[in-house]
This record gives sequence, C-alpha cells and structure tokens, in this order.
Amino acid sequence: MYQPITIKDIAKALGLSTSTVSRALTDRYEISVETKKLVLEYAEKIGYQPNPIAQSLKERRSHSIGVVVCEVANNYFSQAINGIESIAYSRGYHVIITQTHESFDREVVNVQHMASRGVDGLLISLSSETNDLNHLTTLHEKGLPMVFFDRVANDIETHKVIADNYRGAFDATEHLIKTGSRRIAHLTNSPNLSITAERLDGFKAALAKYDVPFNPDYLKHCDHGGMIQDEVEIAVNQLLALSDRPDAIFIASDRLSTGCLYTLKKHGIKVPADIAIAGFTNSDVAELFNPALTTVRQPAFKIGQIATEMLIQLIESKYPVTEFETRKLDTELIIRESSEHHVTIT
Amino acid sequence: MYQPITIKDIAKALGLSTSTVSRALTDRYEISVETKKLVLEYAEKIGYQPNPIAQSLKERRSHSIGVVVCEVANNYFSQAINGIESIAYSRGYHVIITQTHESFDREVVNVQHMASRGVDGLLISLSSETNDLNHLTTLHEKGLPMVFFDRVANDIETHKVIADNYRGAFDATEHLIKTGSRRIAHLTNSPNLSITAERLDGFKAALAKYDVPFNPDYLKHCDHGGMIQDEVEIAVNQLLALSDRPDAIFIASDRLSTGCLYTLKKHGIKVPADIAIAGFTNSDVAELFNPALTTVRQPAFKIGQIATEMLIQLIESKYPVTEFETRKLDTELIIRESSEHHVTIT
DNA sequence: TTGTAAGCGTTATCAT
DNA sequence: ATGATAACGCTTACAA
Repeated sequence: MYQPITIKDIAKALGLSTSTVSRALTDRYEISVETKKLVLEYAEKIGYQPNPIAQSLKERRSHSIGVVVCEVANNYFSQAINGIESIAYSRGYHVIITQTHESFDREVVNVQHMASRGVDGLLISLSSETNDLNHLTTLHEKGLPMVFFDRVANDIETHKVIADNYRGAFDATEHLIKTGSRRIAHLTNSPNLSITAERLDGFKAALAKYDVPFNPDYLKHCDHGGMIQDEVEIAVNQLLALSDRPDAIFIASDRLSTGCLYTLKKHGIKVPADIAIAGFTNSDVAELFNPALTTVRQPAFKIGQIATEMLIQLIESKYPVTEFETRKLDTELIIRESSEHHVTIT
Repeated sequence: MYQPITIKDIAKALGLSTSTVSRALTDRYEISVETKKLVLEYAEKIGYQPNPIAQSLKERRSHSIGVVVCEVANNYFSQAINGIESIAYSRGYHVIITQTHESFDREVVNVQHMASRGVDGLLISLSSETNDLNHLTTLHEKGLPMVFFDRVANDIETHKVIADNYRGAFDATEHLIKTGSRRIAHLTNSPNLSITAERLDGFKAALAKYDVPFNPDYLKHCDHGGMIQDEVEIAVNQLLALSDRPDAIFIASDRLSTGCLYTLKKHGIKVPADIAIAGFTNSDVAELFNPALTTVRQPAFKIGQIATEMLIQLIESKYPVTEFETRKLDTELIIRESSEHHVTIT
C-alpha cells in the first residue's frame, strides 16, 4: 500500500534532522547553501512530495476553496467554474466543486462538509430552495471567508459578484417593446432567488418607461420543484391559453428559454412571427438553432474570476475585513438580424 | 479567526481525558453508558465537528475521490459526474472534480495535485492529447486505486467502465444504411482516444456488413486543438466539397454533432432530405431542436455510478486486487419519426 | 547553521 | 471503564 516518502526519510538518509530538511525545503531560514542543495537534490531524486494533509493540520489552512452551485450541467455555471479555476490554479488553490441540485438540505450538507474539511473559503451561488441562511451565517460569523456570486444572499454582509440583472432585463424588455410587442409575459425562476427579483424589477421598469401596464397573469414562476421541462410546458401553456394571449415573452434563464422555445415549436407557434422571445441564456446550442432568439448574455467566466480574486484576497488578508463590495458586471444584449428569421432548418 | 471546537475542549469541560472523549464519540471501545451519553450530548450542544484533516493524517486516508475529465461543460461528463456523486456521497466520500480542457500538461498537474492531496482513488477519463501514461502508471504501481471511464487507457490494467461504443456506432451506421444512405462520412474525435477507435471499428463493421466500401476521404478527425466549432466547420466543408459528396454523416460526439448541424444549416442543407445525420449525443437541447437527428445515447449517469462503485470497492478492499474488469454498458439508439422532419421552427 | 522538542487534532496502545 | 502516551508528517520557537 502506497507509502509516500517523508521528510524523515530524507533526514535519515542524509544524516540530518527533520527540521533542517524542512528548512531546506521551505527555504525560510538561513541555511548553508550546501546542505540546501544536498537536500533539494536528494528530495528531487527520490521524488519527495510534501504531505499537504500534514501541512494543513499544521498551518491550519488547506489551500483549497469550495464552490457551491446548483448544477454543473448548466452553461452559466460551467462557464463560471472555468473562470474560478483559471484564477484559483494560478494562485495555488485547489477547487472543490459541489452541487445542490436546487435542494436546501443538500446545500447545508455540502457547505458543512467543505467547512469541516477545512476549505479556506467558499464561493456560493444559492439553491432556489434556500430561504434559511443559518448554515452560512454561522460560518461567516466564525470568520470563514465567503463570496457570493449570481444568486446572492441579501442578508449576509460579504463580497458579492453579480451580473447587472436589472439592466439586462430592462434592455431585453425594451427591445421587445421597441420591436412592437405590448403584451409581454415574463417567464422566470423561483421567487426565492435574488436574480429573480432583480430581473423582475428591470422588466417592470422597462414596461413603466413605455407606459405598458404590468399584467400579473403574464408572470410565471418555475421553482424547479419537479422536472423543469414539465414546469415550463405548463407555464407556457397557461400563457397561451389566456384570452389576452401575450405577443412576447421575456425569459429569465437559460434552461427556461430552451424549454419555452421547444414548447412553442411543439405548438407550431413561430418565433418571432407569432410571438417574440428574448431571454437570458449562456448556451451556444440554443442560440445556434434559434436565430430569432434575442439573448441577454452574462459574463459568467469573468464573474467566476472576479469572485475568486475577491475570495483569495479575503483569505490572505491578515486583518479582519470590514468593507464588503458588490461587483456588478454588464450583460450583453445580442439582437439577431430579422433577416435570419423564418429560416427553415428542417 | 475561526477556531473550531476540538476533542480537547470537550475533555477539559467534562473533566475527562481526550481518549475517553474520542472513544465515546467513535463508539469503538467499551465505555460506560453514562459517560458516552454525557459526551455525546455535550458535543452535540456545543456543535463539535471532528477535524477530518487530523483524521486523514491519522488514518492515512481522506475519504475523498478525485475525478479527471476534460470539461464539465459537456453533457456527457456532467451527467457522469452526477452519477459519480450519487454513489460517492451515499458511501461517505467527497468528490473533487478537475478539468484538463484536453491538455496533457493539465492532466498531469491535476493528477499529481490530487494524489499529493491524498485522494483515496481516482476516476479518470483521459484528455485527447494524452499519449504518455507515465503520470498514471507511476501512481498505479504505488497502489493508488484508479478506475477509467469512457476514454480509457489500454495499457494500464485496472477497472474500466465504458459504453458499448462499437455497438452504438454499428447501430447508428446500420440505421443510416437501412434508410438509404451509401456515401456515409464519419466525423470523429482525436485518433488518440479509445472511444474514437471503438466507434470507427463499429462504423467500419456496419459498412462491411452491407458491402458499402469504406472511403478514407469520408473520415474526418477533429482533435480539439483549437476552437471546436471552427474545426468542425472546416471538416464539414471539406466533406461537402468532395466530388462524391456524402449523403450521410455518422458523428462520434455531442459537440461535433452540434457543430455539424449548425454548419449544415448555414449552408442551407436540409437534414435529412439532403443529408442524413446520426450521432452520439447526450445533449437534450441539440435533440430538441433537431427532430431529424438520430441519436446514440450513452448511459452517462450509470457509467459514473458503476465506476464509482468499483473504485470504492478497490479503495476499501484490504487485500491487493489482481482481477480487473472492463464493464461495457449498452447505448440506446433513438430514431426519430420521419414525420417530424421538415418542421419549420421559426 | 543546525538540532531538539513541542504542537496541530485524532486515534490506538498501553497501563491503571 | 478510563487515563496517559505515542504516533501520523510537518513547521517553528528555542537551544546549542
């Protein structure tokens, strides 16, 4: 069974003490050039690898950061994770990813597991079920650094990184209005989520600007309790069944957009001829096959990077941090040419 | 700074020794019922959490398993990861996910990092750049348990879990032949990968069965060296430019399928009227919007589960394992009704 | 410059 | 049934 080489082995082999070897290896104290060279060369030769578990126990840090997302099988989050990793690795941190699958219990378990395994900090995007923040406030009060991204907790004072959801929603809605829609529905996520509120606000603001009344019947939440595709289908069907049927839908997320487009297609409803669509999405595939889809694109990779930079700064700052920042990044509105509309792709 | 409660704190508070507390907590030695109850209740009350780092140092295991995949932003792998997690968590293991982004160097770094951080075992799907297996054989010889899935290494003797790629490719190709295609191209991944060879073999076997000659001009590899979409576009354009233009394409992966369909759409080529398509894909989205796409679906979730079960068995077996198994799971061929063809979706 | 020894939080092996 | 002690691999005052 796999018995790694320790500092002791080197010490014994070279007739030195473990502390001398340790010093040679870490290069922190003054040590004779020869011994250092001797140790380093020998260590290299026999393939010594320090045991990070022992180091963690001693230093009380693990050089790893924990990530909590609902799902990696999601374009937004997989892009964000790529951003997180790009920074983390370059700064010598390891990334541990966990998924909640939108379950509150799972979130609690994951957070606690990571905390107890000694992650140095946490990057969190809340599950749609989460209302109670006790599992996080407890750790936050104990001083565990944490940065929220995307789905943030308003009641905890930390760094937060989000897209400008208000603005993104405003722009998309305004685009729908400007291209002639008036009866605009809004298909969105669980009301629990911060992003849901922000996007709803932007939606309403755009309506207000153009004196389009807000119709509560046009607002549909999908809380991801069951199969998302079924939820979306029910919601879209309800919208289509309204006597005052919407002529446009503003959709708050990637997976909702896909589900909605598919449902419309099943009904033979043409986009944008019969109904116009604008939505948040980070999926290339959905866009590739839906040239009429106006998209709000979030800078997921960048958001991941910035959140990680903030977290590492928090972790490595010697003094308690009191100033917490909320970084808001611009979204991009991608309007596709109407000339591309009505393409038959079979 | 976040100072967790230790066994010592409990011992001091209760006037006991640390060993007694430890025993009460782990319930391994005979201990008086009262002391046990006392300790457990007090531990519960003050929220004691054992320090897994210390436990790992002592037990020489970390109860975590490392996963190496090329990309989590990939339907096959995110589904497989969900399968991995479902088993791992139920057995008390933590999952650490790393991505290679198809880079050999990155694979080496990740594997070494995880090994040195003391993962108890490794679940690996090779990067498309990997030819040299030294970073793995070294660890394998030291006794680190590892299980390969999907993109396996033929030269290492361990457990392996794969889909029946040969059969999947055979079925898809046969379907194309049966529905009238003869000039069948094959768009596939890097020749390095085990899955590439298996799928090519199945493809060729189906051609042979129906006496369709294999035309080398129809074979296109995309090695993911650059942007995949560009690679695919070049390959597809080459196929279309052939004097003897293919009437069907069998595509070996998810992302290649998407890219190919998009390229065809750009050219205004209709599927399946102008050209028939069958391909490996685990993406719902691509399928949703391409009713004419015949799909080979891999049991990614199940593959993840089985690989993890095997790995945990390896980890927990007291005696060195000498028998290694290769599990091959059935793929599913999803043929869509031709009635759904030629749908105008926008 | 180098060695000795204590300590990080646990668990296991002795005694008692 | 419980306590003292050593050990896991490493770092770091402190002594030499």
